[in-house]
Amino acid sequence: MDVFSQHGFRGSTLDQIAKAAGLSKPNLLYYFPSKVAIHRELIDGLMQTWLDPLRKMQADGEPVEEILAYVLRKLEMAREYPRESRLFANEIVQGAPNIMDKIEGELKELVDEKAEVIENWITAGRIAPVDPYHLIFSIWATTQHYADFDAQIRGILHPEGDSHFEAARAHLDTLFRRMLTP
Amino acid sequence: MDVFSQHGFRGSTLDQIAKAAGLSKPNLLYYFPSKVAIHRELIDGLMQTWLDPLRKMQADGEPVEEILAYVLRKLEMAREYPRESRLFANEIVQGAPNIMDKIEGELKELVDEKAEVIENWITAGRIAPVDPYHLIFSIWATTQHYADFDAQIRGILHPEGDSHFEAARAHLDTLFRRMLTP
DNA sequence: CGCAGGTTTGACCATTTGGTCAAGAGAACC
DNA sequence: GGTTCTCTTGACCAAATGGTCAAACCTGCG
Repeated sequence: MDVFSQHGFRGSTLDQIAKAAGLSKPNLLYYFPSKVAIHRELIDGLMQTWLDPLRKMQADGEPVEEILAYVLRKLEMAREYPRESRLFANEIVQGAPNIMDKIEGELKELVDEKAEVIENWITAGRIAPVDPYHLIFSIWATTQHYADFDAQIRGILHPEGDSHFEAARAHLDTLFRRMLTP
Repeated sequence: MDVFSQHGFRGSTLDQIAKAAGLSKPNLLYYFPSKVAIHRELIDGLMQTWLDPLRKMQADGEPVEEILAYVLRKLEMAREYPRESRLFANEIVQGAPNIMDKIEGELKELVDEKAEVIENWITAGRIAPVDPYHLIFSIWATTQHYADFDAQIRGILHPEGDSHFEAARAHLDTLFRRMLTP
């Protein structure tokens, strides 16, 4: 995870991975059949963790709070699992060659479902009208940005550790609360 | 640009680049001394174009409209120059090894300057209070997302060509207008 | 034409890299 | 102790890759 998330698939070598795992290269290939297999395993494990917060957005909750809770959970994930976020980002930026099936399947299904939930909230006048898909994209973009573009953010803010995440939390809370409150 | 933006630095080969440029490999290396030199040249040229829209955000304009114009210009760039955006994204996700100096120099300077402009607008009560840095991060995140995560967005929306950009424009306009209107 | 400049390329090289293999440790069970 | 099964590794291989070089190919000019 360390190696792939930092260098991308092509940029990572088996030697690097083996060293990071404390194994010799042949030993690594004793547990995994190939480099792509290691990568696939990481991505597969990731997909579930990644979609979980969105799954937890319940139609029967208080709409604004449900969505806000999703935003904050996603931000928390960007802080806790930046490597996972970057692994994912690397993959998508390069055209998602290995996970397009998951995107068009599992992910699209879930997003379609939640978009309908949001649509219903709008119809019921419980949140302000928004394009549910683009709302979700905005949530992904703003939260994952803190993991994926970490290098840039640190280069500008020079924060101590993760201290800037509190300001990020407050900012995103305000941003989406204002957007959604009817 | 095609090759580097799609595969990242390590993932691109001189053969690929030469072929895309319609040159033989030795001929390519007749014009550029090395692979890194090609990459550096692309990134250098990019940096200016990239910062330009932010530079154009003028302190003496109407605050909300100035910021909104910046958002839309940035979104327009994501549509017009997705390769450039992805080249940049690839670089930052991997820790910005080649451009950290520019980020901590040129970029930070400009952002600090504009953050102060925004701060002054807030003090004058002309826009709602926000953390100017995180506002800028949100703008970068939401707009570049349409270029960097293009594969994901297309996998979910299946738009015809760039047809989804109009909805994106409307969505981001609403999002930031609500955020900023006092 | 001859020749001097820049331009283009096939062949080549050293290194890196994904992956194999046979042989050697350990552990477990008889 | 011996045997078997799992685990580990040094040595090796073929392909890919960044880069070199000498020779060939223009193109303009006297």
